[in-house]
Amino acid sequence: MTLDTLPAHHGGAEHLARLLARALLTGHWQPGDVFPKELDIGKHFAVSRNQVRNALASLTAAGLIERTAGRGTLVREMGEWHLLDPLMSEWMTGLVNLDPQLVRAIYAFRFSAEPTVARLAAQAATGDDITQLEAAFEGMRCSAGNPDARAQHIEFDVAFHDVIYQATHNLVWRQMGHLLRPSIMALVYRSQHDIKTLDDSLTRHRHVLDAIKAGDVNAADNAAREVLRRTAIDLGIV
Amino acid sequence: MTLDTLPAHHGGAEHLARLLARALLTGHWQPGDVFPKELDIGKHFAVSRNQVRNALASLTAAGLIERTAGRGTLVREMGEWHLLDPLMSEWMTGLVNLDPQLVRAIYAFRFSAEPTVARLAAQAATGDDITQLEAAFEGMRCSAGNPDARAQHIEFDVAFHDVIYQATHNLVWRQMGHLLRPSIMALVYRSQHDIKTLDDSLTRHRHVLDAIKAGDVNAADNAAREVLRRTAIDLGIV
DNA sequence: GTTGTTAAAATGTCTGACATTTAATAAGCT
DNA sequence: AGCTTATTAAATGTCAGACATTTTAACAAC
Repeated sequence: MTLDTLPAHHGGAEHLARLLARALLTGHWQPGDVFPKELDIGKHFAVSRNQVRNALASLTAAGLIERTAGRGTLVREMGEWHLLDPLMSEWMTGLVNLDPQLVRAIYAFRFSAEPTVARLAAQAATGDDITQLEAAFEGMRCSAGNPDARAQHIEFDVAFHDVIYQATHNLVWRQMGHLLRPSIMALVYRSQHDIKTLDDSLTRHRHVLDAIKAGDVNAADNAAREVLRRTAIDLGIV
Repeated sequence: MTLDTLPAHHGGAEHLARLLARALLTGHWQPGDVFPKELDIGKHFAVSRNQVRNALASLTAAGLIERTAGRGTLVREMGEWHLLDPLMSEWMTGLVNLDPQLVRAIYAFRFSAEPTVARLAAQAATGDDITQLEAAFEGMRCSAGNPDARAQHIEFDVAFHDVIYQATHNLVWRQMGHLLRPSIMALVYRSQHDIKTLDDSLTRHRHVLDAIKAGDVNAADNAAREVLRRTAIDLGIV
């Protein structure tokens, strides 16, 4: 694959990294392929070699590519990607063409992990956590069904789940909240939104909120499962 | 804190990054402190500014520091660290002075997550996974109690748990196997190893192996809990 | 045909100069 | 005095060019 199909580029090395990363994430290159060389990239986007090297350094850190002196740059396979790197989440957000295998993997992870996360949150949530959770829920409720507020609704949805991860007050679990945004956006892009399913989804979210508020770990576990079951239906993963 | 207390440095930017990272991980600087400036670091370790910048770029990517033009380099707090970055795991392995709060956080994560991981492994493990798991267990058994084979024993222990993460065949869970090495090494350094506890630990590991082999998800869940309970005792977290 | 040498091509490194951003300082006005 | 505005200093960011190193491939010699 060549560079010609990629969109134009205005701005620094970060922007270039994002551009190239998103191309990799959507499968513009196959694992094992040789990636374009520094000078070609620099020529194509009219940027200095420095910028290219900085961008490629980010991609390397994220496990997307592998560089060796003399040989060149190779594209790594999906299993090597550092999915939990915050940069990856940033690059993935808003990608409609995200590999379905990846979307399913992230969902499978959430499905297995979030009941436990909800349990921990029910044990450890502070008053402040509850307040944030309620605010996020209220935001979801108000923006539900309004086509003009879809972006807002997504953000409140992400915030709701992220607060739960944060409420575990565990340094490791907290890192994983990053996966939520790309995952939830992928969901929204792939599912239809009639009033009935939205209302059902809201109800299930409220059950999670109530359980965490009550400190009922078993109820939180179950309620989180119900939310994800709803999600699975919407995604067509059954 | 100054650079003077740090060990000497031979080799490339990666080595320098590791050196500085380990200093940060063991609390040589407090969050919010200003980190030494590029030129000072370069002068102190007799390396080019390039090497310093590359090293600091790694630390930035890992969330350990934060750099802004004009202001300088600031040390970030533990909550901002990217604990799931593979580089972090590499930097943490073998650190005896690792912050106890961090060790406890990682352990608490494992305690909440690994039963679920074991469940998934019991569902998804292939014949090859089982073979690897048995090999790791056999390695643990043979090297148990032999003071000359302590390093080996650690590696087999890490491998045992890592295989379980791998056996979930989930791209996200697989990433988290990286946390095991630093976590297990921290455990070994902090606990005493009489024959009795070692034997008990081995037995509990075998129960996990058997449950996964049998595809019994509930047994795997319980057995994983038992292994971690043993670990908790050894760590003094009760 | 195998082996050793050479040449090309890619990434990695060094250096010095310059740009940009930020914070502190000093000047100048009301 | 107090506030605003230039100036300066110091740090990181960027650039350009030369050079080093590593790998692959071509080619020659035996």
